[in-house]
Amino acid sequence: MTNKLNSNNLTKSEEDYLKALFQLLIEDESVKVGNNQLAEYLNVSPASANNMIKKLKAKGYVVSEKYGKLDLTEGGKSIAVRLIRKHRLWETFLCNYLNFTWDEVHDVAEQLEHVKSYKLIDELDRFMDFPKKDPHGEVIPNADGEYSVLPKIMLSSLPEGAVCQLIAVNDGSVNFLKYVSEIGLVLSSEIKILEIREFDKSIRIQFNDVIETVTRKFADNIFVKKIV
Amino acid sequence: MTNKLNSNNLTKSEEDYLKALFQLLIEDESVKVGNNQLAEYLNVSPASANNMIKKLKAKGYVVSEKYGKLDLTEGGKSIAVRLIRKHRLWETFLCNYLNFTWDEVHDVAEQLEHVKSYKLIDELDRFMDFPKKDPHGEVIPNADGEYSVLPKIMLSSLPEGAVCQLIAVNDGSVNFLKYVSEIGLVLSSEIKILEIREFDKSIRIQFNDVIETVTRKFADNIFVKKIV
DNA sequence: TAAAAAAGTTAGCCATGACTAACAAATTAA
DNA sequence: TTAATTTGTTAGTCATGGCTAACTTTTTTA
Repeated sequence: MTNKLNSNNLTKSEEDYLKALFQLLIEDESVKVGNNQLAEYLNVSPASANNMIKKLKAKGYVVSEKYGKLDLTEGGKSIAVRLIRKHRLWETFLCNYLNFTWDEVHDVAEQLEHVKSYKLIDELDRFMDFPKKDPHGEVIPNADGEYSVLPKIMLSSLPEGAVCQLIAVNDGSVNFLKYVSEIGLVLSSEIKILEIREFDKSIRIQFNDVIETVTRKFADNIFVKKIV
Repeated sequence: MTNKLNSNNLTKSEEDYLKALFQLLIEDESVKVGNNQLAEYLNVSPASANNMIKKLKAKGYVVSEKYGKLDLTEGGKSIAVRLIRKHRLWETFLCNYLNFTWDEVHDVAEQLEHVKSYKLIDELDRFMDFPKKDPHGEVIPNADGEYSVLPKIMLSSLPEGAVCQLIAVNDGSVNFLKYVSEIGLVLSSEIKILEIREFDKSIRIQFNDVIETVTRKFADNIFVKKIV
C-alpha cells in the first residue's frame, strides 16, 4: 500500500547515518572522516557504526576501503540533502508558525524529517512561500536538492575592531542555542569585536548596546558576514 | 536528552496496537474484541498480536483474561485518544493548508501521529484555531482527551424518501475515499434516498443534482444526519 | 453431546540495530 | 624503527517485533 513515490525504503537509522556522514564530510572536505568519528557523532559504538556502514555500502550509498576513509555516493548525498531539506523546512515551520524557540525545534524536527512523503514536504515549502533559510540562518536545499553553501566565517576568526553581522549559528547543541537566545543575539544582529584577550582567547563583543564576554568555543559556533 | 514531557516511552508498534484496539472497541461496545480480530485489523499474525498484547498487559495498558476478550485500561484509552487527536489534527492540517485530498491524508497522518511532542500538537491545534472536526467529519478530541461521540447513522439505515446530510465518512480505506470524492460527495452534501432495490440492496441516491447508484457496502461507510 | 471449526497460545525462528569484548591494522611518538 | 596509541573490524549477545508451525481452549454445529 505504501506509495513508492513517497518512500526511499530506508529505515530511520539508515537515514540518520547518511545524514550524519554528510554533515561530517562537509564540515571539512579535506579531512578524513572515519568510522569511529561517525560513531561518536551519532552516540553509538564503533561496532554499530561499522555494521551500518557495511550495509550502506552494500546498498550503494557509501564507499570506503577497508580501514580507509568514508565517503558518500551521489545517491547517498542526495538522500542526505533531502533529509537536511526536510529538517530545515520543519524547523522553519515550527519557529515561524508554531511558536517554537531556537532551542526547542531540533528534537522535533529530527523526528519530522523521517516522515516519508514528497508531497508533504513540497507543499510545506509552498505553504511557507519557499523560504531560503531556516531559523538558524542555514540555507534550505530546494526540491531538486540544490543549495548554496554559505561561506562560514566564524566569529572567532575576526580581529579586534571588526564589525560583522550574525548570519547563522551552529544548531547542534540545545544548550548553546539557549545561551545565544538568552544573551539576546538573533539573526542579523550586528556584532563588534571590542577585544580579544590573549590569556584565554575570550572575546568582548558588543551588539544592540549590550556588551558581553564570550569564550572562544562560543565564538566558534557563531557564523558571521564581515562588514568592517 | 529526550524530554519526559514530550514522550510516553511507547514504541510506534505499541502505539499502533493501542489505537487499533481502541478503534475496535468503540465500533461496537457490546461485542467482544479478540486477539485474532486485532491481528487481522493490523495485518499481522495472531502470534504477533498475542505477543504484543502480553507486553501491553504487563505495562498496564490492556486487560484481559486468558482466552478472554481484550479491553483497555484508562491509561491505555488515554494514549489511544491522544493518538487519534494527533491523527485528526494532522489530517486537518494536510487538507486545509497543504492541499491534500481526502484519500491522500491517511498514510501521512499515520506517520505524523507518532511524532512525540506535546507542544507540537497543541500549537498545531492553536494555529488552526482549535478545529472541532477533521476533514472526514470526525470529532477531534481536545488537549485533555475529551471528545464527543457522533451519533453515527449509516446512510444504509435510512428508508426510501429520506433526506439527510453527509456528516462523516469512514476513513479506513483509500479506495473508498477516492470513490466518494470522484462521484462528487463532500461533507454537508444533502442526500436524498430515491430507491432501495430489494434485489441487491443497492441504493439510488441524489445529491447536488447528481443521481448515482451505490452499493449497500458503500452506504455502510457514509454517516449522515437525518433531515426528513 | 461429540466432532468440527474457530480462536487463542506457545515455541522457535528471522531481521534490525543496538551492545561488549577481543583482535587487527594504521598511525603517532619515543 | 619499534612501541604505544588510536582506529577499524569481527564475533557473539540482546531486545524488539515480525513470522510459521504446532498445540490448546473455547465455541459452534451437526
